[in-house]
Amino acid sequence: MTGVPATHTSDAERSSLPPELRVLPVPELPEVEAVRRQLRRVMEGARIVRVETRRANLRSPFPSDFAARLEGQRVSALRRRAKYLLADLESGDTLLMHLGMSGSFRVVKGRKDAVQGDFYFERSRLDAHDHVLLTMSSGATIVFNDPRRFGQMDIIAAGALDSNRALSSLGPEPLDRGFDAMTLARKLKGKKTTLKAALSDQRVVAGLGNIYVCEALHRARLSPKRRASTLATAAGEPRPGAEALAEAIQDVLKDAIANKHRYQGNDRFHVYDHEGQRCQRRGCQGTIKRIVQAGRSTFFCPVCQR
DNA sequence: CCGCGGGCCTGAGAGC
DNA sequence: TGCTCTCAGGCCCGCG
Repeated sequence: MTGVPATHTSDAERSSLPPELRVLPVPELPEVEAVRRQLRRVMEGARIVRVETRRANLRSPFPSDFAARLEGQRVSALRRRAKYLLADLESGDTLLMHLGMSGSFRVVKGRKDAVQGDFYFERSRLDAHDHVLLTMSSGATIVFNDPRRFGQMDIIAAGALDSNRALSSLGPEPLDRGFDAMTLARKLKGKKTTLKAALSDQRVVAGLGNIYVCEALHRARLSPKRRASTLATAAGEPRPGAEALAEAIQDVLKDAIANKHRYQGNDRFHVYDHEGQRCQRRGCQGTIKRIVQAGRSTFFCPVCQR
């Protein structure tokens, strides 16, 4: 949440920053979950007192009544679904937020104006990519920064959550109880595409992105080029490999969430961005390869991933 | 319905 | 040094 965009931080500066200020990778489920846990301390139970959008759109335009529907509302809960953050409001509306590729939040503490009694903060601390400001009743201002503007903010009316296009097509949450080999195998049934493409599809499993798909497949020792349906159900049972993959997905995500407070450079990943390096699996002599699938980089070990 | 490829967007890094 | 080009990948849309 306190992530400083890479684009505003030189390597020299970055290495001297405290861990919590270092650059987040592209936000996938673990990063969004980490943001949620931080942000909810400032949002839940607090009222949004003032909203400022500093441009007309991110990936899509803000609703015309964006500020009006947020101001005065108390946030009852901050939830996560896949890579979306959902702030439930007392009005029944839900504020939907997505970090896209380069989005981050930071919290700026306000100071009380002696004369007006209002909270304020130094506007000179804003930069060109600070697009949305949410000032809370505590006096803290939540600043959304997003250089590439692939992020999203929208308001969903009470009762419209289930029919929302983006949300309704999402597949199972991999960290929910009930996500297992059967769940995964059913979703892979009939998929002629590769495991890499299938796992990147938010309708199959929600929340994985390019990095954790690569990591999960490596952990499960499965080739990204393998046909997805080879792990589907047969005779009502998941095929071999589905168990390993379901577990690997959960383990990779849980590890990432648990280690979010630390930054270990490339070592936090075993294959992603490791092209040409030795496979880290114990006893494996393979070398990590990079290939392109569906226009995206895939990293894997051709020796231990089958 | 499915899968693929292109587009959006900016900054980092490569190459000349 | 400074310019131009390519690449990165979230999600969406249109095409076949």
